[in-house]
Amino acid sequence: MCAKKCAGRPSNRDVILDAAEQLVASEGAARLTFDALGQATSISKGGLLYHFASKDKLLEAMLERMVARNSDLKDAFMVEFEGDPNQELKSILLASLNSDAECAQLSSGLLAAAANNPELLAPMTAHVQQTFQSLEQFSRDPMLAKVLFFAVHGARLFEQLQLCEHCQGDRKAFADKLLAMIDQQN
Amino acid sequence: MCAKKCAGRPSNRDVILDAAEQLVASEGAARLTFDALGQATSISKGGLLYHFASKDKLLEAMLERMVARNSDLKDAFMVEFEGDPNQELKSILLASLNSDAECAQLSSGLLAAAANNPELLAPMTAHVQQTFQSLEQFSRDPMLAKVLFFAVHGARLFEQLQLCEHCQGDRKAFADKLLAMIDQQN
DNA sequence: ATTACTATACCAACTAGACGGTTTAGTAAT
DNA sequence: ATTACTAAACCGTCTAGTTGGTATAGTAAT
Repeated sequence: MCAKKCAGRPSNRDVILDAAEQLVASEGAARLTFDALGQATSISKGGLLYHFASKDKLLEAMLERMVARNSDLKDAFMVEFEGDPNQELKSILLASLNSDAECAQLSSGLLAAAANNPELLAPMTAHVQQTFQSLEQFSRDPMLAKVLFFAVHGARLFEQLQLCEHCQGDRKAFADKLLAMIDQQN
Repeated sequence: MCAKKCAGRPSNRDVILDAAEQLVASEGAARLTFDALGQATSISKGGLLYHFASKDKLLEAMLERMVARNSDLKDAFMVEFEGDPNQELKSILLASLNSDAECAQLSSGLLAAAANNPELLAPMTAHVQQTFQSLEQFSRDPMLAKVLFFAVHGARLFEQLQLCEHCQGDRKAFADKLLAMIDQQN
C-alpha cells in the first residue's frame, strides 16, 4: 500500500509488474503464471502473492499502471502541444503511440486481461469512452480522430504481436504522418 | 481432413471452430479448453481430438480459417471495386473490417494464438508482410494506406474486446470515412 | 544504546483441482 | 468398409491459492 513513508523493506511491486509485461510479450498471456513470474523475478510464489492477492489482482494492477502511464504521457504531450488547436487529439494519439522504451510492453496488460478474464476490462472500457468523448469534443473532424485513434492502437497491437517488424523503425514517420493528417484536415 | 467428398458422416469441424471463436470472445483465450469446447458443442473430448490432434492444431486451424475467410472477402471486394484506382487498398481494408455477422469473431484466433503460443503467429506475420507489400505497390500514398490498415485492425480489436460499444453501429460510417479518405488523397 | 515492537516483505512446502492428452471399447451414419 | 464420432476412465503436469514461518527495516520507549 505504501511504498516510501512506511517502515519495512523497499517494495518489488513494480519489478514484478515489469516482469509480468515482459513475460506476456515474449511468451504469451497463457504463460503468465505465478511460477513463471517467480522464476523471472527470483521472488517466490508466496512473495508474489503477498503483493497481489490473486491473479485477477495482478491483472488489475497491470491495467491500472498502464492507464496511469498513458495518462502521464498524455499530460506531458499536452504541454508540448500547448497552443496547438489540435492539442488534445495530438496528445492522446502520441501518448498511446508512445515510444518510450520503458513502456514498450504497454499493451501486455490488455492482452493478459482479455485472455484471462475479460470482465477485468470494464474499467478500461470506461476509460476508452471518456477518451472518445474528449475526441468528440475537441476535434474538428471527430470521425478522422476516431480513425487515427484506432490506427495508433492497431499499430501497437501489431507491434506487440510482432506481426510486422518495421513498425518500430517507422514509428517516427508514422507519428509524423498522423500529425500531418491532423493539420491538413479542412 | 475431408469435409465433403469422403464417405461417412458430415464433419463438425467448422461447428467446432465457430464455438472456439465464440468462447474466446466471451470468456477469454485462457478458457478455450477442450472441456469447455466440448460442453459448448456437445461433442466429446475424443470427438474434438479426432478433428484437432492437439490444442496447437486447433489454434492453427483457427488462424488458417481466419486468413482464408479474409482472403475470400477481399476477392469479393476486388470485384465490387473493379475499375477503381484504389481497388486493392479498398478491398484489403474492407475485407479486414468486414461486417459479416458470421465472421464477427474473426480475430478470436489471433488473440487465442497470441495468448497460448505466440510462435503460431509466424505464418500470420508472413501474411501481413505480403499485405504490406501490396499496399506499398498499389497505393499512391503508402503511409496513408498503412495508417488506414492499422485503423481497421485497431477498430476490430476494440470491438472484439468490447472496449467501445458503438463500434458496430458506426461501422458503416467508419468504412465510408476510410473510403472518403482514400479518394481524397492528393 | 539497547530493547521491544510493528509493518513489510518475503520463502518453502503443500493441496485441490483443472488441463492436455491417451486409451479403450463401442456406436451410427453413409 | 469407412468415417465420424461417444463415453468414460485414466495420467502426468501445471496452477492458483493456503499455511505457517522467517527476515528486514524502521519506530519508540527506556
